[in-house]
Amino acid sequence: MGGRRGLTVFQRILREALEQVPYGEVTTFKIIAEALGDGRAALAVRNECMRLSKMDPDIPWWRVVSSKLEPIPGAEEKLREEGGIERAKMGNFFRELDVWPIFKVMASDQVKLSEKLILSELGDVSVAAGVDVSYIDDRAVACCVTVDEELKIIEVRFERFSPQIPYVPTYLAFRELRGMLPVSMKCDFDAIFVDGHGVLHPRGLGEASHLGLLLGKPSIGVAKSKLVGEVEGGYVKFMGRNSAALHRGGFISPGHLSDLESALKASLKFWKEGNQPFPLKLAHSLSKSAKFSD
DNA sequence: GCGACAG
DNA sequence: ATCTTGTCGC
Repeated sequence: MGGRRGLTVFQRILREALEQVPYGEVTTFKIIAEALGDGRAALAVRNECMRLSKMDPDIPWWRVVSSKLEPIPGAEEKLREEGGIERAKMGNFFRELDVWPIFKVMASDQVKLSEKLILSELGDVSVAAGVDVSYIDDRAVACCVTVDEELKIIEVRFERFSPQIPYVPTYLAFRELRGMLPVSMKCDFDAIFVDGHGVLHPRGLGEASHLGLLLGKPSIGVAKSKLVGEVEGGYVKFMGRNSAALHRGGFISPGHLSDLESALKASLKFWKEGNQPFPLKLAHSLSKSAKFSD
């Protein structure tokens, strides 16, 4: 079980927005997401509203509906008491909100940080690390594994944490770095593989790039699916240049202190089987099994 | 109903 | 990512 540990940073910001919706009025997940700085976070806003509805009865979560006027399960009666949402069909009904634009802030941080990336050739890697995160309710565990050139495990570290930001495409790092950064700082390695994109990102700073930058170490992103760009002959082109390479279904993009070719070369060196480099497979399975222990 | 934005 | 039994296949 989880959920009685207080509100996350995002939930507190969301609460501020919800408290601005007066009795008898409603707004939409999309409008709240836009007020927070990114309309594409509407789905996450809805998910978080549903979580809040089970956590704190004092937060007016029932005054938010979808663009199709679908309320949150369990909100029907509350809405009826306040006059019903049918009124929404009569013109300018939705409440505009004024809240801390967290997504706008995170996006500008990414743009600023991306200018610091160094995409130079990565030399030979002797020790490679892999880092991944698994979830259990509102808690998470990050795992970092390092291996030598024979793919023998050197060290394994874990870090438990509470994600403060929900999953929203293009902002993944702000959710997971809270655990990934401290756990990878406990390990020694030449380069680290991250379960996500590197520079193949709308603002040029995927999770792998973000982590590499904060660590000041070479990083490589290996994702299972595409976030942006167009696939063309084994590569993914974005903003006029190849930002990632395809290998066995995985999207490999340089994170920091690496270029595309050396990122691919390092990935191949530590690839054993499956759809990602061995250190990442290890971090993935170990972080999942760590959920069941203390 | 279809298309689709990492985990 | 997570919810999840037995089952198909190397």
